[in-house]
Amino acid sequence: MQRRKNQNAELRKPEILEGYYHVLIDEGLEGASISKIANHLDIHPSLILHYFKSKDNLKQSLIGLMVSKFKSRHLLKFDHIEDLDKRFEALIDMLFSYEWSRTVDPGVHFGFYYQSFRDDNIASIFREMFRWLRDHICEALVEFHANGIIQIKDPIKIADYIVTLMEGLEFHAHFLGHGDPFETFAETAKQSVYTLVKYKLPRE
Amino acid sequence: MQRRKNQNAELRKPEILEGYYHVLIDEGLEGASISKIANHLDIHPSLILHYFKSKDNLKQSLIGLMVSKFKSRHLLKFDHIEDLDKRFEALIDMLFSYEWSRTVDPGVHFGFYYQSFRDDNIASIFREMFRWLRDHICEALVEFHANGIIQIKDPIKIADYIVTLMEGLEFHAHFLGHGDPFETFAETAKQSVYTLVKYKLPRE
DNA sequence: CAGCAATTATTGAACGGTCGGTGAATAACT
DNA sequence: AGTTATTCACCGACCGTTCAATAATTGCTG
Repeated sequence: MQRRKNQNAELRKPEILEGYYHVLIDEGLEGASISKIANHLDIHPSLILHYFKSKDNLKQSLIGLMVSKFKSRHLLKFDHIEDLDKRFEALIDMLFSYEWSRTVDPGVHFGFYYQSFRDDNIASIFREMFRWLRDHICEALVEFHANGIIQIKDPIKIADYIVTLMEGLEFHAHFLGHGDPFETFAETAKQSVYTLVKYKLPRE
Repeated sequence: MQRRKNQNAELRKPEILEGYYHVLIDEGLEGASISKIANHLDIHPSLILHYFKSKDNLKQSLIGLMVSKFKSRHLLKFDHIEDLDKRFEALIDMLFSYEWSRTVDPGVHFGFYYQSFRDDNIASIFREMFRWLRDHICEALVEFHANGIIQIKDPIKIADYIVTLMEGLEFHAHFLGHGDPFETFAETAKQSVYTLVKYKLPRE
């Protein structure tokens, strides 16, 4: 039995959170107990409570981490694309892409959404996150509109619509996917957005 | 202390399921234990296990009940409306209505959706349910199309889209609602459907 | 740089509580 | 009398949590 090296909080805390995340994928919110997390990480259960004072705190910390990762994503930055048409398409493509939808395991994010129904703190964190995304899209839409790429009346409504459809994509993949790849339905979703903002896809 | 009357399985089982449902709303999937359900119904915990052999069976039973209620809803029958335009609008109005969205408590249905990520049985039940709805809508679309009310190419895709948007509505209400009534965003969703099927709303 | 104290990381043992579940006892109905 | 409804008394397992013991690391001091 090899003696375990000591690590400091800076290293341990993220390690535990990642362990929690993985146990969450396998066992779900109900099954992800402290001892299971400890077992998965091959450490003592008490160590988890040493760093995170309580189970609830652990949960909140993971949510915080996920949200901050979500926000710090560079995936929505397309300033490097000169052609505005192409830039707009790149944005839409990303929002309805498989890659984007899998920045977080869908089971885990679904679980936390569910938590938000009975935990006001979690609810407000997610509300804030989605509004952040909505506003980000909204700003982009206004700019594209100003440059004549698209035509919209109410940018907030459109941004709301896009975020909603983006989330719906996850739902569709899980419950209505016919074995078709993710992209099949994503195409339909994108078309509907293009129609809504009166964007003519320049077929090449 | 008044002595409790005996009831038979036919009465008790639904009673327990309803109790489970209510505890589920208050406590969530993790908190809805057998003893809490028993307490809520003012009966002995063992009685629940007498009727439903296990906790898992209880859960599956409630899901089965919810799905069957969902399917037996008369809410989607609009044959009595003669005018086909009005009938089409009535269908769309219903699908994006508050009433329809609240046939089941959103927290509860969200919880079961979450379960479906780790329980293949539950997953297939919900997949089947949503495909049933999708097909129902699909058939309606084909008929409206045949009668020249709408114009569509791929009815299944459109039906998929409508179901997805309908579910997205729930998401939107929970995470992006600005205090506006449910109907505000529902209107946007409906408009997008109308556009997609080339339906001109006859403004009166 | 040595040595020792303070701090931190990690383990260990034990807690009260609740969980789902069992099997037998009792009460009520048929 | 036999079946069914209901309660009762337990069970082992696991839950999150606490607090003390021990091992490693850090930091101060002379």
